[in-house]
Amino acid sequence: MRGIAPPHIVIIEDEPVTRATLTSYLDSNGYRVTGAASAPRAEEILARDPADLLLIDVNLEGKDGLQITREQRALSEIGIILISGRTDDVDRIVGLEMGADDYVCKPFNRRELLARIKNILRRTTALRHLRRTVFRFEGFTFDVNKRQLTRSDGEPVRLTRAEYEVLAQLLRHPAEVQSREKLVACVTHRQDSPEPRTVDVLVRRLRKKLEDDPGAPQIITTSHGEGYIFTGRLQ
Amino acid sequence: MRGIAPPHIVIIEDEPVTRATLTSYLDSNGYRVTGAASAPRAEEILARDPADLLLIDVNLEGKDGLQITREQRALSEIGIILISGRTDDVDRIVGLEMGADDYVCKPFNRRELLARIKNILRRTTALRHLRRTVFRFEGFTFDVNKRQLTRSDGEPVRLTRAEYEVLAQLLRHPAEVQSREKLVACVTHRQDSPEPRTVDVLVRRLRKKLEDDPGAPQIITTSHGEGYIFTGRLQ
DNA sequence: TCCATTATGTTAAAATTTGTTAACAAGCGG
DNA sequence: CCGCTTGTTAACAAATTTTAACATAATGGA
Repeated sequence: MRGIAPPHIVIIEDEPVTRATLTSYLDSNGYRVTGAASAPRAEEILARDPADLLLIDVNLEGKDGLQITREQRALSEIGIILISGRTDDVDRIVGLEMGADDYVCKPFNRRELLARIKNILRRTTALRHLRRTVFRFEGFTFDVNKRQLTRSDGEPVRLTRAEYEVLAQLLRHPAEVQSREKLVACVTHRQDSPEPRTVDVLVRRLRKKLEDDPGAPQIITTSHGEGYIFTGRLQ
Repeated sequence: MRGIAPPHIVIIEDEPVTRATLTSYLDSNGYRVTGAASAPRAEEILARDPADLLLIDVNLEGKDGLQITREQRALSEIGIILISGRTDDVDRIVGLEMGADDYVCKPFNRRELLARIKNILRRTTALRHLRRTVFRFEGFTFDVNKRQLTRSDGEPVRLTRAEYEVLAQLLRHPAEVQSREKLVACVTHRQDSPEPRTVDVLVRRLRKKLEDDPGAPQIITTSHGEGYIFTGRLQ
């Protein structure tokens, strides 16, 4: 178990053997993989459990890979890799122009596919941060759902609810200034929001728990006149 | 019409004909293209004029394409496509694992390359930090995302937010005069922008932290009557 | 319920950052 | 060399953040 939520990959492939092979290979490389035999089945899965990347066979029965690509691309910036049995230039170009991030032809090298997947996921991390529930940074693991912060030596760090909210908001928008107003809004869900200055105190308390030297913070940085920023190394 | 400056693509290819062909093709497709015959030449160009995407021939004399890929990927999330005359699986995998977004083999279809370029640019422009985020100069390393300046001996140099903004703006436009008005605009978060003279003070404070002899500045130079310029040796 | 404990919010003094000013130095054209 | 303009520097004022101390609210157990 890795402690952080692995990216979710959905494979849309009607050929059972290829699907199973790919699934187990990617699974053994630490991804969470879901197989789908058809477009409708994939749509069900995506509705319940959004994916970070789609691996789509071009030649599917019914709604084909290109159509899925066009539809999904219209919906989101999800990563898409098309897989095809044909090596025709025109097919490839059409797929890429449809918005697929990549197009690989069978037979393909699994390690190459893995490298391509990694590169695309690196590009889509900004999107993933919003949905992410587990963050690893600077010797800590933060689980948003469990509301738990753990040091890498396994020692749990107790955070109050308000501290959790602030840290979660900062982590979901790394290297981006979060204003006090935005952060208070996260902390309180009440009508009468507290003084924005309250955030200063919460940040101070967080720094005491996170930073080596709270006087010279590295992880939560102040942007004078603007707010606070997460500047730790994420993941 | 897009109304924004076209993406900048730098081609690193020592074969003049290929370079010229690619340059004119991409140019005619609306990109701003700069050709470089070697890695050192490319680095000069990138220092003056940051690119959105690199097209790199793998088999260059001197520093080869893989090395350039590794170095550039350490500096930024710039898009990188490798071009190779060989179709060897292992070469391709190594390139992709080095962080190249794509790897195309000659002879390639120009329209396919164009589609791939478009897809990568879509990804990189979606990311905020599409451009360079780490600058090395004159014994310092400046990480824009972490908002940290470090001396080469590892000693951190504390910058205030305003100093950080000024340095970032100067570094993003090296060897180019930045007017006080432009620099104030970077610094201020208020409605009423401060006196342009404020920049002088900020520059002075930066020089104190950066220059060997702040009285005879080498890194941030004054352009009399115009503004300030970054004149340090980048990277 | 009441009490003890913890969490949240407020405030004010101290410290830091930012902005202004003015005296002085340096650059530039005649 | 003079006089004007522009840049440098230091000192200071204003704004903002940090820090600590404390008040109030919420929570959980007896």
